[in-house]
Amino acid sequence: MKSQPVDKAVNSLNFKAMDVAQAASASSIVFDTLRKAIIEGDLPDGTPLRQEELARMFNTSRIPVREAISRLEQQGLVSSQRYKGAVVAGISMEEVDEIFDLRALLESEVIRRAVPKISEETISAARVFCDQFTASSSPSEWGDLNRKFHCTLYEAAELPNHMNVINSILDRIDRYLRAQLALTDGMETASREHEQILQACIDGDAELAAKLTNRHVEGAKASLINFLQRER
Amino acid sequence: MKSQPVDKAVNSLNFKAMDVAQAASASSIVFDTLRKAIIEGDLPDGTPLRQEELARMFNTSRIPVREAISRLEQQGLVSSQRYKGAVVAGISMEEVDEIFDLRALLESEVIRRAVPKISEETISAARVFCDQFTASSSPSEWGDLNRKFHCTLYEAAELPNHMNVINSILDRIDRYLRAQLALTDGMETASREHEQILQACIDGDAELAAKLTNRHVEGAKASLINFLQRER
DNA sequence: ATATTGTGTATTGGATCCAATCCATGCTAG
DNA sequence: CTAGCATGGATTGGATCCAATACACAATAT
Repeated sequence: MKSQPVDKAVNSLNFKAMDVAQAASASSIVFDTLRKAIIEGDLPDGTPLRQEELARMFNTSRIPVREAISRLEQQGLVSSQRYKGAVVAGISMEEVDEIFDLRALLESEVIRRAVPKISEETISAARVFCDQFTASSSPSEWGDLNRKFHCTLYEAAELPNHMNVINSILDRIDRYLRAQLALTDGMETASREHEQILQACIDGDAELAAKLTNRHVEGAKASLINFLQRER
Repeated sequence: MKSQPVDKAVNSLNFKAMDVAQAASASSIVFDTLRKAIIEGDLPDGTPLRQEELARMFNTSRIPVREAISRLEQQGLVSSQRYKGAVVAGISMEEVDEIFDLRALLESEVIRRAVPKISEETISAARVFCDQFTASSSPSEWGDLNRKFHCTLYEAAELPNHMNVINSILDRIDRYLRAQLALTDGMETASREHEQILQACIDGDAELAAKLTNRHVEGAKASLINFLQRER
């Protein structure tokens, strides 16, 4: 009877960190962390994800780890076989080819529908990411900034389901995109094309923005496939 | 030492059912069954999915049930809140609008790329589904046959990742598509349009097939939205 | 009477334990 | 020496148990 109010008082003190959002579940933390690690290439293709090992890392039991792996598999980021475990899913040349086409199709359509709705704030936000991208000399940032630039513009279309699909497929190829940007002229051409796309958005030319985005993606695909073929 | 060969012999006898594929895991069975039930509308929007109840139904513990629900949520078929449970996810009017646009975009592109690669076998398989669809008087079959007809043609494009996306979004709206087909002239117009699409495929006219598919989907959207608006 | 607070129950999230399966290693038979 | 098989450790899948949370309902105070 007496100790309870004290607990409440204590709880009400550290509200800054928690705000309204309750603490994330263990499985979500594992999911988010692994997803990020895979996207950024910290876990190369084929890396086995052992449940007990991960459970130790996150100080949990294997249950949340399994749920996280299950979700990652549903998203195509890992592939797992019954009783044999899960590995980070790689991607074949044919899949790169197909997925970049899918990107080109979706992203050009989304930017087309975004342009008429783009606000000043969106433009300036995209401008910031665009400049940061061009200026950054840290390859580890390129992937993030590139994605933020594009997605900032896309968000204006207010098509959350399109974005879910785009984000899902971006997750699967982000590692390769990063590699492509690191190529000799990857950054350079990307920067130039971003500038053109942004200008088309400012001019309100939806068709041009769509066409440029399409070329941007298809160009990245060609460059990446070229790179991958020489690699092997 | 003696009994082992007997076991092996017994195992080698019932290979017909198992073939190479090992028995599905419990969580996969729960996932597939719930997915089907949601798609077909057996579990209406908002139906709560209680873990213990489902566990009893499937004669398992709650663990596989939770994994299944987690995967369903990842796919957007259920929405769950921490400590509050999961419910079958409904869909708003705006989402119907957006998702049908997404379908139109993807399906018209896929059929465009499928047409040049469509074989005689594909045509005859699609023919069968098309006729069965037109002839069927059982509303419960319409959804399946409609989807099989379209997907049979799409498969010829050999774009598995495009198909994954298409199937994923079809899963989310299948219930509503079934409702739309059941409308006064839903079946009739769908049948007629299927016939036209199939003919365009036979003629090898990719652009026409794409345009017809686009109209087919957008028409279904208009009809469905009209229906939903009167409903409420 | 109403708002608030405490309490009990239902339900989910996670930990621990057990069963099923795979795989590598070593043994045996030919 | 090699092919095949048995066996044990490693790893995953599932069951059971415990903790944390939400919600309904009752009790109380103003």
